[in-house]
Amino acid sequence: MTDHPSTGPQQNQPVYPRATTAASRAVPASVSFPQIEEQVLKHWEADGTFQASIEQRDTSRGAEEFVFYDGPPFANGLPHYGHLLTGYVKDLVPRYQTMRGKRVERRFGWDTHGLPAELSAMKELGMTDKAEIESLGIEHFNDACRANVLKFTKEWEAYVSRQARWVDFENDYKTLNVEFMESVIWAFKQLYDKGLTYQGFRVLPYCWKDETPLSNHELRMDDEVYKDRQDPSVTVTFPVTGGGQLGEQLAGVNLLAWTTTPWTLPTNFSVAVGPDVDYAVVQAPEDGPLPGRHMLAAELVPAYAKDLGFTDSDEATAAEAAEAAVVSRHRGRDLAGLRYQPLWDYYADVEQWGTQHAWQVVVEDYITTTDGTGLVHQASAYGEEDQRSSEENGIPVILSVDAAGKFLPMFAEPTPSGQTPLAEIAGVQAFEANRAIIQRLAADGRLVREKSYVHSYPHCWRCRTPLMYKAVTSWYVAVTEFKDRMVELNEQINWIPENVKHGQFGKWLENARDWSISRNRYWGSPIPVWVSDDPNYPRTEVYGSLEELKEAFGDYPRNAAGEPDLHRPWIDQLTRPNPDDPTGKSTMRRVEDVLDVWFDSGSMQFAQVHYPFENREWFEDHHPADFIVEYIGQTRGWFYTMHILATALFDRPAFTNVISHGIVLGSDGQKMSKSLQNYPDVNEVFDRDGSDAMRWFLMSSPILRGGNLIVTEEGIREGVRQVLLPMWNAWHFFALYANTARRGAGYQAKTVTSDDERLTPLDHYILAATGDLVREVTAALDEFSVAGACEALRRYAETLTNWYIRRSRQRFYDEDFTAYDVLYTALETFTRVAAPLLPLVSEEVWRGLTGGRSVHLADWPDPADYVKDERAVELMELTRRIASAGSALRKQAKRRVRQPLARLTVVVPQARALAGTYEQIIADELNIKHVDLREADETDAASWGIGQQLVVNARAAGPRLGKDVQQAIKGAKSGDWSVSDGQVTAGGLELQEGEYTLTTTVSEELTDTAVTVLDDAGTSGGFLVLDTSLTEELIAEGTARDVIRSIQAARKEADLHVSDRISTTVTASPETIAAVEAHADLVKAETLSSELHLLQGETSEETRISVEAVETARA
RNA sequence: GGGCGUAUAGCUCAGGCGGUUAGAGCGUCACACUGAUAAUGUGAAGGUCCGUGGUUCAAGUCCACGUACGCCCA
Repeated sequence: MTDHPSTGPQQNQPVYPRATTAASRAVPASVSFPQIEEQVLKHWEADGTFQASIEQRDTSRGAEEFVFYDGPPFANGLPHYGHLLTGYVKDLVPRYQTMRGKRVERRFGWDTHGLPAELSAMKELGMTDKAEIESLGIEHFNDACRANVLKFTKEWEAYVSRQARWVDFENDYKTLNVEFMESVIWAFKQLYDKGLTYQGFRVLPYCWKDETPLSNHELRMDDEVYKDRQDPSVTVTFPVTGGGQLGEQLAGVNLLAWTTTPWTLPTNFSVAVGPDVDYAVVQAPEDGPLPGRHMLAAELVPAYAKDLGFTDSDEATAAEAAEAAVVSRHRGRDLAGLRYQPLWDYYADVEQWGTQHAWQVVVEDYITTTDGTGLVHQASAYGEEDQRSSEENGIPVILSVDAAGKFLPMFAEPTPSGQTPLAEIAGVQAFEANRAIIQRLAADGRLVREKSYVHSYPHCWRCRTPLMYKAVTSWYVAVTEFKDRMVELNEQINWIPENVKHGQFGKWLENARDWSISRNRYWGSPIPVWVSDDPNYPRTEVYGSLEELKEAFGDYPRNAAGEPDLHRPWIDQLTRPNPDDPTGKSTMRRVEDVLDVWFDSGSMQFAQVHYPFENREWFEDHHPADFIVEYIGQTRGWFYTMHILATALFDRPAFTNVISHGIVLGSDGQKMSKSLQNYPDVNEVFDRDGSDAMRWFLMSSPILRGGNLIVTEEGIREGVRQVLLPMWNAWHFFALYANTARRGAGYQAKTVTSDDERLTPLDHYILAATGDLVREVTAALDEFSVAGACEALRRYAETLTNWYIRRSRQRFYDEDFTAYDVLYTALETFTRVAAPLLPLVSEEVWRGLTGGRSVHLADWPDPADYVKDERAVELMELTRRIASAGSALRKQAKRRVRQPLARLTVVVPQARALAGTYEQIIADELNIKHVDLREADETDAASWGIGQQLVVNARAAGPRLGKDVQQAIKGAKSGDWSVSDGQVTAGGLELQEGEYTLTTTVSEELTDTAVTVLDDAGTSGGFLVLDTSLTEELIAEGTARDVIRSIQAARKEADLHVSDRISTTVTASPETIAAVEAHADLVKAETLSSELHLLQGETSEETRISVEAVETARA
């Protein structure tokens, strides 16, 4: 070893790094990963590495393609951990496939339409409802939406680039582009032509704030959709007027009906009972609040006793009194057809409202007696069950509120009987009207009970308003028509984790319902349906392309700039006379709705390339995708809508491999929240630990297997410690010695193969381990087991640094170039295999090693190039096991490692095979003068204080011995057992073969000897015996080594270079000086001391060291 | 309100058909090792296996009831 590599202009350039993005050509010992990352990113940009990685895989020259679809994010905010997590996977898999020789094109996509954009724009414009949008004008509003949704694209690009995600932003797709939208309306028309869309008037979850229905899957978007809410629950009376088989008998009885939505009572048109529920009629006290007869579920009578006027008395409780007052009982199914008196007469005009069958008792299976009274109020327009039940019984669906959820003006008008009982609710939002309605009920004597009721209730996933269920006109995709096929096609999809296939996703498909796809909003792809504005001349037209529109309307829809544009309001301006109207007065107008945004994102599979108007061939070759990834919630979102459209349009799946990962949680295990500050800032992590550290942390976690992940700074640091630093340190170590070899001329290493004759067992071991690494990572990534790949890399990094390099240091001092070549080979392979998981740091190290253009342009290592050498691995693992047990022995015997010991006896099954190198490693590692290897089966264990212990196998002996087995166990534990003539007896009981095991154990303490048992696989019956006795020679050598250590510390303290020669002065006690004198050559050699001055001090004096450079490489 | 699931070390979680000394990683502490390493090695402390009752020779494991929390659905 000679000169320091990085000094002076007169020096030759060092051999390593052969290429670097750093300003100076050096491999620093302490490294800033974020800094390296920034340099590599800049280099990639200037070099065009990403493009090259795609283009070098030329399909015309036989490269296969790996098709990746990018799920479009909605970018009206900055990316968070969830986006980064998905982004890392979206990068990692394509990088791996590229190295495997595939061509992987990656286009970025932007989801741009829909309510989130509108809400954001409304907030900016200071608006709260749709009327304000209408008065501003749709054109201006949509301009605001467009600007809003593109506001963060630059920031997104910055984040995505910083996370080292290679994706094409130039050639991206946006759902607002006219090409994309044209493909979307094409899809709608396809569905329409196949009879898979229809218009319906059905009850849907409805956001009265956003004035739009939500689709079923939007209720499942996240955990905050269902939140607890307090609502009033009321019980009201409906006096029976007749009807059904029991009408005469029950006339005058009050049906007690229960509801949690008092605001739907004005549209009460039926009361439902359960067919098998028992109902009781109770005669209430005449002096109570509700004299008369009342009907409710028999088992709920006690619960209502007090409301009905029963009181506790000396004889009986109120509940008992109420039970006693039951006058008759009836099965629910017998109550069908009973008619009752409505609460109010707003809908009494049968001609006008079609209510001839209203106000009757219907029988429904869904009725239970767990809440309320067992009789449930039904409003046909405000519940799915209510609507179905009502339609089956000929009861109309009538709305009492407008699009904003406010009661219609008709409530202020007089009813047919000339009353205005609910005048004050007209124009009031439904939930707000509850109070007034309840007061009216109380005033009219119809209110039995009011209670507040806390239940979990759905809220709008965007604006967090509590939803209402309400009948609305909506377009549907008839998913139920082809859901069986969707279930079949799901079988062709490989899900990670696999349980999602038949679990979360499979179950969802089996219960799929028709998809409500229209939204009564502004910013979205249009529903391309035109209808006649005169119901007397009905006609419906559907258009699936710009050309069809031009043909029908004379021109494309054009925006203010004159460009074809399918957005509102331009598309709404296309009208034409209704051809089916001979009067020529009616006009074809577009239905105002826009499409659910999920229709857009589900369409990306074809719309991103403007299929079928362009790229027909491309599409056929690139559908389905080989791989997509998003979070698990998308089983109800993007995964689902992609699957619907692929099934309906192409009869095949949209993707064949999919990772559905878990959710990233804050450091306290809660959902990440800006206000709680429960997660490390993304940019801080990038700046302090780097993108590769974050990637490693996320990718090595169980989150890709569906579990959730808690983000902590410690977790991120751990990855740095386990993999990034070992990789860098190994590289630095290699470069340091390769550069200083041959007195500074340096040595350029080359790849070795395992048949090289120069290789030592240690070399064979690391090369075999390298081959295993390649095989393991390849297998793991082939099945998308990213965490498995990380685990293999982590273990390998440990082996490489803490075993191979540590045990090979002397060979590097000695310039044994075989070791250089082996380390080069190991590192070069390691960095290639790590490249998808640590793309930035691997790049810097790999280029430094090879001088190549980019590790990401390199081919994935071929496992066949790495010979499998199980023997080399097995023997070295055994050696490591012995070294580890030996360390524990030293600890137990209180003999520090620097203190040499005379002898270690190693008794193991394959002791002979360890002779030579392995033996030497054990001696070095444990600082032992002589290692004595002995075969386990040829050694008398007892003479080393090794005995046997009996363990009763309770599982085998228990069934035979029954209760007695406890006695045998006790005997075995207390030593009350024996073996004679092969018969084992424990606790006085004879045990049979298989009912016990004999294990080796240390049974006897010997002086000057420490013994431990080795009993793993491969070492069974083995043990170690350490001679702990100390001679004066050994103590002296130990002392000398302590002094060496002190001198080394002093060298470091003095900031000397590794190769500096020094003059050393040691002042110490006479014993210490004597010990150093005896080992002067060793001390001088180890510490590069040209001169060694020994000064004898007082007996008790502490050792003092001073060092001074006498020959140095540095100026 | 219904259905499902979970409860084990300070934290995150493993613990096939019940088998007698309940494990891992991280964290904590001690010691050792270190001229590539920001590391590393060895060990220690830390447990009412949610509670109560039951089945059994034997229960963290099976059963019943209860408690707490989570998810899905009305």
